[in-house]
Amino acid sequence: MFCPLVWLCSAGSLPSPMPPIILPPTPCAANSTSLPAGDAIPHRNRKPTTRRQRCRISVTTASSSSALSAAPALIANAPTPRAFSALFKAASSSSPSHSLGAQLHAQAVVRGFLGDGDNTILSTAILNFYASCREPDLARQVFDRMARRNAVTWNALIKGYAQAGRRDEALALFRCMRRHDRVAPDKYTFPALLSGIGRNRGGVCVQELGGAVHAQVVKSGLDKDPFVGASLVSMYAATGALEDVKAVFDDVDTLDPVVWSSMISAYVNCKEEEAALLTFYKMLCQDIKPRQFVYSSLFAICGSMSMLEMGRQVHAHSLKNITDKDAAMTNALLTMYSDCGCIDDAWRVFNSNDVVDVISYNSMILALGQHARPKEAVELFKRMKFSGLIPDEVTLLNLLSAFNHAGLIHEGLHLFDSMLDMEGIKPTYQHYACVIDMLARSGEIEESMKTIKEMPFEAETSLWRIVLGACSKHGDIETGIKIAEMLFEMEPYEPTNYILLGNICARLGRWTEAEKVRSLMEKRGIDGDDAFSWIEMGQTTHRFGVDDRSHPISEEIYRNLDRLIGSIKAAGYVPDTSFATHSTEKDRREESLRYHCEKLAFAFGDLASPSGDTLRIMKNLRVCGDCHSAYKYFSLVTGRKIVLRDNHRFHHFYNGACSCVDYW
DNA sequence: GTAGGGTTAG
Repeated sequence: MFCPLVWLCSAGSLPSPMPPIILPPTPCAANSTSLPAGDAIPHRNRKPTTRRQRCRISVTTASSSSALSAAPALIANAPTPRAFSALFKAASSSSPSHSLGAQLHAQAVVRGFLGDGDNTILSTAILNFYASCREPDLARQVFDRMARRNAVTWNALIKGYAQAGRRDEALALFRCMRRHDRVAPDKYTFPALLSGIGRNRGGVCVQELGGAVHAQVVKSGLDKDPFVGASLVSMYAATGALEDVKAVFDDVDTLDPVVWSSMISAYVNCKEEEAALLTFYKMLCQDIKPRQFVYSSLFAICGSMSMLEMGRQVHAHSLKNITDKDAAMTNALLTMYSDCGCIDDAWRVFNSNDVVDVISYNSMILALGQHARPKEAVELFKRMKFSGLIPDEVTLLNLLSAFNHAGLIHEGLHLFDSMLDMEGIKPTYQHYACVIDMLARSGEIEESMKTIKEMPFEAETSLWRIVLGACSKHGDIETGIKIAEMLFEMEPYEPTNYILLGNICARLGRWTEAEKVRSLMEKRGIDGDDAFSWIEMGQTTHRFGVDDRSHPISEEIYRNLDRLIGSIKAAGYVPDTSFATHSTEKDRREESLRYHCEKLAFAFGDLASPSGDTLRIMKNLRVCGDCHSAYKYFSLVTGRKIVLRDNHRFHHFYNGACSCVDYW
């Protein structure tokens, strides 16, 4: 039987070393700061950067850190191993640039700082730099060349592998450190190791492994340490073991803010938003000052639940308590405003942010795409490159998605076709999925099917479902049936597949087939997801279902909705009964559309807020086509702006039109 | 100016 405890304690052999790297003498002048010629320094399998690009990287990265901006002068005037160690530390801290580190590494080699003698501290700093760049194999090359290693060295390498998702190598190193170098695990080792265990959810025995590491923590007498506790909390949260999370939290020194911050994130990960907010209040009651991480988690909650008022309060609270800027917190704040429908506030956060990194740009480009502002997304992408930051695969995915939301097929396909040559980034599965979505959504169903067949990845069911949705939109019943049959085989209990096929039939007026799909669903005991819409009024969020009469002022809401429907009909609105899903007579179909949840939420918001106020409404599913049309007229007859967030994107309605230009 | 803990975009 598998015994993780024995396995962890057993003395394995050190994983086989990489071939040693050759660090040749270079012709570089001693006081120069440019990169020496040749591949002396570990490099990734990436398109080599040009000399011009290398210069640009070092200048811009240096500007983000005062320590780094002083690098050239420091190297020229006081080139000591200590100075280099400090520079590597600075280079590892935020958005580490591989090429900058390689230049520094080259300089250290040129000056003979990595030759004979005691260079453990400098080598560890270099190793840690490569680990921070998510390049554990390069860190390993440095490790293998070191004459002496201590706990800091081992911990840095373990963390490098763990955070790159290479759990088994991190564990192998953990098992070896004591035997190989007589280095015992310390309070830094466990957070390093644990950071990679929960992350790797696909692996076997994650729970047992986590438990085994936890047992080692107890054995080492480190179970009261707040950082070890915080990493245990995160690990258990990543595996969904909320009871274990609580047990660890109760056990550690809870006066330390680190543990509280981890606990709040844990609740967020486990979708226990209310518990997370409650933990925040408890933390404040105990006079523990929140740090940036806590605010990041709280912003994520407010954003995901579209709680704008709460989000504003948390923002104000953070302004009072946090003086030093933090990129992650600011990015979370930006995303919170965007998720609450306030794209202009997101812009303000972005523009006032003086710690902008790649994630800031990625977040803002994503937000602009979701809010149907592709021109601004493109401008921002250009600004990002001009500033010297290198776009990554997420940047291009977000830009592609912005084109997709706006129906800019030509631009999207051009970006997709040129991304490898222009940006040096190979399309991943997600890029393909986005392009296939784009093709299918625009009616190019055949082309999207062809791309699925040709792409170097296996299509997941969610991608087939996207194409099925497009078949529904464009009335391609033959292809729709083929895909649906395949999906019924692959995941017979997924309600969306049945609903999408039923919708295709219903939209084409093929009611008998639509009923067949519905009865098949019933026969198999499958319930579809109920549709809900939410609207926030002051401190309260009001939720509406379809035909929902549970609200305390339900009668008034229905009266207001009937009045509004009368007004919009007079203005030209015609109910689109093709969105009705039952084969009843025309009047009944019209009736079934009238009290959709998003219409009820608007009718309530219109009653409960001063005229002219913007209404922000959230729906858990895709907005219905008839409601989309009704919302355009609502904005016309009431003069209100309406921001509707569905499960896919944002719609901004104003003066009878929607920002999505009816393409969604 | 000598190296190492928890989290955040998609």
